Amino acid sequence: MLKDTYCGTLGPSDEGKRVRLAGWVHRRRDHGGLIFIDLRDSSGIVQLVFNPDDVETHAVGHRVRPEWCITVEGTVQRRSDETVNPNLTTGAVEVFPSRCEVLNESPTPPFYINEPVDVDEQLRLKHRYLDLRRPEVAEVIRLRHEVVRYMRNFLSDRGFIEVETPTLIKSTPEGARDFLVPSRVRPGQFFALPQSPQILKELLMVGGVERYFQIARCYRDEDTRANRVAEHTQLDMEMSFVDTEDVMGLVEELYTEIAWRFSTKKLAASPFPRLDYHDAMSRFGIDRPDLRYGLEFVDIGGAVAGSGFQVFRSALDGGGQVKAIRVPGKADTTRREIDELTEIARSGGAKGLAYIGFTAGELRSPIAKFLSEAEVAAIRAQTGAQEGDLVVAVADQPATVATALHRVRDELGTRMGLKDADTLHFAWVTGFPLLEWRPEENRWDATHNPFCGFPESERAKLDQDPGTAGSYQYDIICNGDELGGGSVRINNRADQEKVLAMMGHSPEQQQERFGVILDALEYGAPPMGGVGAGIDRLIMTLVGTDNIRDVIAFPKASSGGDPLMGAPSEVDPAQLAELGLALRP
RNA sequence: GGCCCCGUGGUGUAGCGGCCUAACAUGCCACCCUGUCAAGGUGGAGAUCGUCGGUUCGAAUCCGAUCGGGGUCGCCA
Repeated sequence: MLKDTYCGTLGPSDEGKRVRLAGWVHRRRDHGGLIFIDLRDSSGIVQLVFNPDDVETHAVGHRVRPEWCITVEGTVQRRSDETVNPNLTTGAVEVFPSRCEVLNESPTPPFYINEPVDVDEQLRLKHRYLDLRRPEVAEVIRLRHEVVRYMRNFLSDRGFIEVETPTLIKSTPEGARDFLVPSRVRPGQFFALPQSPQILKELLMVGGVERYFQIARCYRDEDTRANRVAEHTQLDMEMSFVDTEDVMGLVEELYTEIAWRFSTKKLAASPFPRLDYHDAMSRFGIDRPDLRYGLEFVDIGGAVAGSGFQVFRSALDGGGQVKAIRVPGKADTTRREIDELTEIARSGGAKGLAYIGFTAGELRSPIAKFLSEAEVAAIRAQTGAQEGDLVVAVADQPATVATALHRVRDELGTRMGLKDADTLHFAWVTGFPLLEWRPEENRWDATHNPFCGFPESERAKLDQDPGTAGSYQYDIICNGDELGGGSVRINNRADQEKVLAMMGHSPEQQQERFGVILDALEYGAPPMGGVGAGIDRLIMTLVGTDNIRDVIAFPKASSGGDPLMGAPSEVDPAQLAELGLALRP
């Protein structure tokens, strides 16, 4: 080893020690006589002091520049009281080199490594190997490792074994678009990259593994978002002989431990609150509400049922609803802000946003003139609005009300500063419907995945009114994000076929597409359940970033490509020929 | 695929029709400087304003196209 000590580990107890360090020049302060160099390695930073008395070593200290890779040998000394730097973990000591060797020079880097300045993301990604040197980036990557290591140990200690599953698998038409990999051996045929190891882990359960987990890469060929990329990593796990409570309890324990150990944020509640899906939709308009703040929906349909206000009346008459949010202390919201909120409501499909400001003695509202005093009083009573409060409302079909009012609530949460960055509000959402109707395709589809099981109590509903049948699905959410989900699975062929059939798969298609799992379920498949939990999202939540690229060492850009490696790229015609592929002109 | 935003020295920004032969900060280079830690001081180099085309007497500045990037809707079982 060219080094025997890591910079960041040095402290007063090392006083007098002779150490060999190696790392990168973080910053250099040349006083002509004394030269100070902050030396950085993977562990942190320590200050080197070059004294002019040692002419040869001092000359090297004079020559080096930021990001040069150097090694030094020197003595650790305690700093005098006035020169201690409390901002540095090693700030109580410094190293006086008696030897300094340049291992490799560096040009001026294309962006600051020694200052946390916002730089064009593409530039960072193109030089990710330099970006990773930035302490704030490196810290996240190390945290990610620590969290994953904890997951591995936690599960291993509880009898889980990590099993790898293939990444070249069979394409199935369900779900997201598959990434395809052409087969050379069988021209014209393709592998797909897994969207998740769902079927494979069930096969492991049939295979008697009983407790499986994997840090699994998952691929979806869909457009990206700030919190969504083409390849992501999930903690995939599955257990045999469990019910939903067993799985949720275990994940809850794991996530609580992780939150305590790896985040300074406070945990709003553990055990995590349970939220029924329909309840969540009714109160928040979304199945992954941000529970850090209230602003819940109130159904004011009853208060305005006989209203002369045509917008409310026609919505109610048409089977719709009128829902409101009471916004405390916001009666003085400016016209401009109301307009912006209205625009957000419209983006969610609403035709507009009704509002009433309860100011001293009078109502601030363009719709007040359409409402009777009794109706206004009823709205006020139902929403609990006090003097100084604002009430906003959307009237439409339930789905539209949910979407539009959710967006308004989300925006209000941001504007009012209610999204406490130092709180983690985990929760479980349960009670999802098993199936949802796809009008455009005229068929039922799985709400989550086609393997999700259901309680016996729901069986009759599947035949009579499939949309009302509940499931064994559970999602874990935090601060408005879905972090993962799972279920207790269907473990017999008959039920699996029934669900697939309802989704419109003919018996032949079922066998073609899902034959493996259907066959496997015949052979004494155990009751089983598990989760797929997004690791990228979890790390994002822990560090408080909304950019998924911040938590991935070598991420794809928002545009889907890899700016570092230059992928995707064209390939040699000979490679295409071998695969039996031709590009359409 | 639709919509919105961005593209000026190495980096981050300003300039938004003639005052721009492009400004500021930082970085870079040289010199001075023995206790700094975003060190300080003096001096210097460095961009024709993503690309192409148009409008105009005149464009970084207006218009169109295009490329690249970011966000979002669709999409994401």
